[in-house]
Amino acid sequence: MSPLPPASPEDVPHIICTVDVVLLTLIGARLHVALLQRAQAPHAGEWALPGGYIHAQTDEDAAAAAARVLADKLGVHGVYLEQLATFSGARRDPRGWSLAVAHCALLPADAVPAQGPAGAIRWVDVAGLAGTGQPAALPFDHADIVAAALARVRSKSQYSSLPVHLCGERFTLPQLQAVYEAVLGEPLNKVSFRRKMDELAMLEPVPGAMQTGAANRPAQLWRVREPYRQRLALTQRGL
Amino acid sequence: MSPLPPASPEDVPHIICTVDVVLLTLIGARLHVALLQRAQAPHAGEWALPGGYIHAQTDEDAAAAAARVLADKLGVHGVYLEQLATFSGARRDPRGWSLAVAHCALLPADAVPAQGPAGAIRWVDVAGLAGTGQPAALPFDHADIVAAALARVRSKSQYSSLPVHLCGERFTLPQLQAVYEAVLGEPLNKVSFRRKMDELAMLEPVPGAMQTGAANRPAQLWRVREPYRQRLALTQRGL
DNA sequence: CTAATAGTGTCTATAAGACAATATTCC
DNA sequence: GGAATATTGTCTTATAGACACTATTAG
Repeated sequence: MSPLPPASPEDVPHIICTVDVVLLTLIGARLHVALLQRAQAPHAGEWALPGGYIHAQTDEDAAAAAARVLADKLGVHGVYLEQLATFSGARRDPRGWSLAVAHCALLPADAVPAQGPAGAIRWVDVAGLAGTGQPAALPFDHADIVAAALARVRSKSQYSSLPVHLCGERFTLPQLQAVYEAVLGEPLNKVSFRRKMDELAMLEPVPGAMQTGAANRPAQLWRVREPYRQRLALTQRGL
Repeated sequence: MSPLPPASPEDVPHIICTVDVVLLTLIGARLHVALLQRAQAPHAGEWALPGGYIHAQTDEDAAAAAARVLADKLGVHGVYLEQLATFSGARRDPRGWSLAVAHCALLPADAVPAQGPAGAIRWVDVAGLAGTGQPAALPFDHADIVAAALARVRSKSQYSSLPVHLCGERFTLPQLQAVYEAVLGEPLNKVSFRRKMDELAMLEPVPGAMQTGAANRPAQLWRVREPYRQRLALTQRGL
């Protein structure tokens, strides 16, 4: 913090403080991001990441502001949410020097809403969205933010339980493996995957609950053990 | 971003936007963090992380503000600098709702200044500083910020070339291994360490340069290859 | 019975660590 | 030569992946 506070509030050029949320889910084994149509300029009418000003009167902190955006604009509650990075500078927003604390959120695939309190939600496949110079490019630096979220999710999925937050409360191990494979973009060895899930000691079988109905052996249903509902389980050496 | 811009600037409670820097270096094989004595309230006279307001007029972005703080308050230029996380909320600073984009910087051990442009620099061993309720506790939430920096550096050191930024331009492999061991807090296997450094392909021997003078076989001096001066080299499986 | 997928056993390949031999220097 | 540390070779152990076998269901 500076040794010299500003002489008066007018001396301090206004910094626009916002949060942006990259809400990701799996649709058809591919990661999709939630976009909302902007109601106001700049970029009115364009599809962009949900976000909003930080409300210093009511928001406990930036994470609470992001949770409020998720609830108020997307109708999404209680999902996994983590801070991603802060994007700032004079040129990213035409309104002036701005700062966005970007967050990343994961939504179970079986709970994807098409309509939120703030209008329709468009779910866009992240493939070809986070690169540069796309046909359907995102406004502001939102493509960079989505790219950072993707990198974070893929990186953390290599050594943690992060992808369980893309599953519902109960899931089979083949389903969970498919989620990991979708996020990582590569097939995984079944035996190694199960060994790792066993080592993580993060899952417990739901007693007596099996997924049946298909023309094959039923699969055991699993759920996340209580200590790992909020925090992640980590492996030492990946996978 | 919100669909409804504020009716007037006065409607927006002021958010104090700052950057804080956790500048780390190795002193006697232990990580130390640079602290400055605060000249102004709050916490005037206490030793705290160097930081300052973001200058929207002149700072390109938050990273530039952090680099400016490093230069102006510590006299440190050109070191490795990365964004850590953003700490925000109403209660972390008595002046009001504040937001600090924390950064982490690494300084070569052979270039530790004791005096900066803003006065003396105190280098404090991070052991017992980042926990809770220390005798020499840091003001604001700076203990949390230091803890986050430590966690980041230790985590990244497990699978990247990050610690080379704690070394000078030239170093021997035994020196580099000692740096890794100091950061990670555990001894490493010499053969494995050298295999990994070889795989990373990030170092090159300085032709003909050996570290001599000791009563033993001279050690080859190495430097970081050009492509890795700014970005990190990453391993797949750690170490 | 057949097809289909779940779950497991086991062998092989690869990576990490232990140990020790050799290489060079200063004294 | 002797002490000290750098560097390298090689064996052992641990981990990851390939492959195939058994289990269980619907039809």
